[in-house]
Amino acid sequence: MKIEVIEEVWRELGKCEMCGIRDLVLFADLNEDDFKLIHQPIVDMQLKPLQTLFRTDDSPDFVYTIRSGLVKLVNYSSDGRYRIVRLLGKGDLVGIEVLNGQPYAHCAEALEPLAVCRIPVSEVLRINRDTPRLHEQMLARWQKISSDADCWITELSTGQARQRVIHLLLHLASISDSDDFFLPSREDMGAMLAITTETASRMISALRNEKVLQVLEKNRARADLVQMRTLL
Amino acid sequence: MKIEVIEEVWRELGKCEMCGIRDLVLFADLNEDDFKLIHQPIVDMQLKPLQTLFRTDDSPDFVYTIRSGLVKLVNYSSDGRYRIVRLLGKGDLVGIEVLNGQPYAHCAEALEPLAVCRIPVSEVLRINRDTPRLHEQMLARWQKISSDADCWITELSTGQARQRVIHLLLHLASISDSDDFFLPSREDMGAMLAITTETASRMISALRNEKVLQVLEKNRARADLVQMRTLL
DNA sequence: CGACCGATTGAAGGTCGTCAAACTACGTGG
DNA sequence: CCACGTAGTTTGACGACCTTCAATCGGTCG
Repeated sequence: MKIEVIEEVWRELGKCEMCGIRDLVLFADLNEDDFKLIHQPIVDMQLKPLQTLFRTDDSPDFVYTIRSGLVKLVNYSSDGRYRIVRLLGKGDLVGIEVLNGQPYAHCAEALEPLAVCRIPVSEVLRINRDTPRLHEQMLARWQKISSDADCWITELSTGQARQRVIHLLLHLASISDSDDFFLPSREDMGAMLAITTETASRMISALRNEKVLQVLEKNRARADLVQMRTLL
Repeated sequence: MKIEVIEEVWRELGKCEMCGIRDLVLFADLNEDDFKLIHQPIVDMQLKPLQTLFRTDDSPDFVYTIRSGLVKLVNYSSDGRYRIVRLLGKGDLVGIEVLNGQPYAHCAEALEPLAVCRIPVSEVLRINRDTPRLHEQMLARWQKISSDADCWITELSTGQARQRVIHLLLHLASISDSDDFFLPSREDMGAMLAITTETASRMISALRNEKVLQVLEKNRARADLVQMRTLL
C-alpha cells in the first residue's frame, strides 16, 4: 500500500465544448449558455499507475471525469484488509458522492496511465442549480453505479474462484476499447474477488495452460472470449 | 421460490401531508402547492411475507415507499442460483430505477409483514419536472443505495462465513426499531452472504451455543450486540 | 551484481460445500 | 385425537476447494 505524491501535469483545457469524449461525460447535455456558468477552471491531469486521485479524508472539492485509463475505488476495512469495490473507466465520474455534500467514500487510485478532467465541485453545484440539463445525467450515473454494484455482487463475489476470475476477465475485456485488455496485479484481483493473491495466480496460470488466455506485456492480456464463456 | 399472487388491501390514503413517517420519505421536502401536482392516487398496500412487490419483467409503472417491514431485492442469475443484493426497510424507496426509464432491476419480495405506499411513476416524474424539491431527495437516495452496496460488498461478501453472519446480524439489529430483530431463513442468509444454507445454519447454531444469540419465535432473534462485535 | 518485488508453484491444513439423515413445527386428513 | 406429510432446520461425515506458509523464479532498479 504505497503512498505516493501526485505529480500533476497541468494543461489548461481549451473548452469543454471541444472535448473528444463530449458525448460520454457529465456535461454532455449542456448548451453554450450553460458553459458560461463555469468560472473556475476545469483542468486536465495525467496520473501514472499507483498514484491516487483522492483518499477518503481528502477535502471533497473536486470530481473527476476519466478521459482514458482505469481507476479502482478501494475500501480499507476496519480489520486491515482492503477490498476493491468498483472499477471506473472512460467517461465515468469519480467521486460523485461529494456532489451530495458527502466526504469521499473511497480511495481512488489509477491502475493504468490515467487522463482525467478535474472539475471543481462548486461549478457542478452552480450549474446544477441554474439549469436542469445536468439532472438526467446525474441520475443516469447513479443508476449505473448501482447496477454495476449489483453485478459486482452477483458475478464477482459469488461462486467459485475460477468463475469469479473468468467473470472479471470478461468484464475487463468488455470495457476495453482495444483487442487486448487490462490484467490487474494478482493482489488487486484478489481484492476485487475476495480471494487470495495465490489463488488468483493459480487461476490465471490454469487459464494460460488451457490456452484461453495469453498474458502479454505487464498488465495486459488477450483472451478467447467465446471459449472462456463456455468455461463458466 | 414460490410464486404467489399479491393480495392487495387498498385503503385510500388521506393525505401524504399527514403521513406518520413524512420526514423519512421521498416527498419529505414538498410543500402544500407541490402536493397539488398529484392527480393519480397514492395507495396504501399491505403484503404478507413471500409476496412480491414486483418482478423484473413487470411493467415499471410504480415505485413503493416502505412504511413498515422489510423487503429483499433478488437477482436471479443465468445459472439458476439466486442472490439477494439488498435489503430495504422503513422509509426506503423500492424500484427507484424505473424513475430513470429503466425496467425493474430486481425482484422485490416481502420478508416481514409489509406496509407500503404505491406511487405512480407518472406522478413522481411530473413533480420532479415542476419543482426542484425532489431532486435532493432523489440524489440522497441513490447515494444511500450506493453506500449500502459498498457495505454489502465489503462486509457481507468478504471474509469467513462466521464473520459474514455476524456482520449480517449486526446490520439487521441496527435497522430494527425494536429490541429484537428479523432473522432470515437460512436459505435467505445464504443468498445474502454467498454461503450455503447448511453453513448459515451451523453458524447460527454456534452463536446460540456461545450464548450471544437467542432465537425467539419464527424469524425473530435477540443478540448481545456488544459481545458479538468482539467476535469479529 | 545483488536486492527487491511480484508472480508462480508446492505442500499441508482448515473451511466450506455436498450429500444424507434426523429432527422440529405445522397443517391436513383419516 | 393422532397419524402422516411437508418444509425448513439441524447435525454428521466426507471430500473439494481455498487459504496459509514457504520456497522458487523472473524481472527491474539501484
